[in-house]
Amino acid sequence: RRMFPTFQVKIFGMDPMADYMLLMDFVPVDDKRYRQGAFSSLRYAFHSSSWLVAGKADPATPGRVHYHPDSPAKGAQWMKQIVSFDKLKLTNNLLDDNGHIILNSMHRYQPRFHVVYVDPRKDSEKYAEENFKTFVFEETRFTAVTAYQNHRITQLKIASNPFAKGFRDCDPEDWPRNHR
Amino acid sequence: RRMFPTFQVKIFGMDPMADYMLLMDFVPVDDKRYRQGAFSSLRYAFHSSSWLVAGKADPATPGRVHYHPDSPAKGAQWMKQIVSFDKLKLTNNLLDDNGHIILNSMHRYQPRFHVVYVDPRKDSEKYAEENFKTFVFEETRFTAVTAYQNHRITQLKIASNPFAKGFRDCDPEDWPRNHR
DNA sequence: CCCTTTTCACCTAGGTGGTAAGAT
DNA sequence: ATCTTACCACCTAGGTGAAAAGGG
Repeated sequence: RRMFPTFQVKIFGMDPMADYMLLMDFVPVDDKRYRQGAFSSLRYAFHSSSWLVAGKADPATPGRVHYHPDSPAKGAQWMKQIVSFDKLKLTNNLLDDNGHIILNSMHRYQPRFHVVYVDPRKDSEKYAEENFKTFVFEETRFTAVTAYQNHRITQLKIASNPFAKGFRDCDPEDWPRNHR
Repeated sequence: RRMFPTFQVKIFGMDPMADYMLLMDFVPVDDKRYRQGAFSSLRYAFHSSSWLVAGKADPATPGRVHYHPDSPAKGAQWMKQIVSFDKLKLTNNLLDDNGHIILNSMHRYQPRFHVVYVDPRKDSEKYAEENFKTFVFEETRFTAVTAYQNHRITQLKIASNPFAKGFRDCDPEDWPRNHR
């Protein structure tokens, strides 16, 4: 499924006329597996709000990479507006053949954002190192899950994602009629 | 609405590593406006199968151009498979601001297919003439309409376009059960 | 007990011809 | 009479969380 929230980035400083590839990957934050906190609430799902270490991480496959589907494009195009990776999909299926990013559930990950300058020179392979730049935003770290662990995240997404409109118990449009 | 049938083309002879833009436009075939043949059938719509000249053409706006949305792309990419212009949309609205191709209804048009080589040289404007090639297939000429004039075209499209499945009176999948 | 998988109703987004009403 | 417009039910295609079922 698609990652939520979507990774979005505003880009400055590119050469407007040059071509760039934009891509993302995910690296493990640590070598641990996590589980829910110990105090179950009365409700099914949504237990205590803490993560506990549950042991050593599962073995990881060599990480896949997600190219932004607009790649390659000119610097001017990338800088024109916020770049959104909303087509990026995550899966826990190690045998996935849809090219989705494979993650281990209940493990912590750090998204990484990479910019590749498309070097027009014939021997561009030689310059691969200098044509490549990686950006890491530590505030985007997360724990991968197969189901929401926090009711407020569920509600946030129901409120903000148009595809989940069916689960809103109060349509913003209906406020005058529908308030309680 | 989208053009039907879709203009599709198989490309050979490009430089696999070079960038190309693919585009289409439409030029009037003649300076005439047409109307339906004189013998009406019993059915509403679908009159005689001939086109009659109804007078001089309406004035035409400067023709718009439709870039294939994959442009620009490498020659290798374009030659890999049939290129389909299925996103191309036609309208008779002279004030259209969706970038659709504007045509006069009941007028005859010749689709044209253009290939533009993206010249990497700094003074590429100088070579615009030689980096540009136009292909015309006369068998693709057509009369623009606001409604189908021929029942067999309607049926052909209902049979071949997945979005019109609701109008099929016989689903191909149901043949063994559904035959008459 | 905790987590994962599958299925489903319910959305968004957009491409169909039919139909009735409008325009000339 | 002929052509155009606006709207509609009915599709395709795909993104949601809920809920039930499955697994260790």
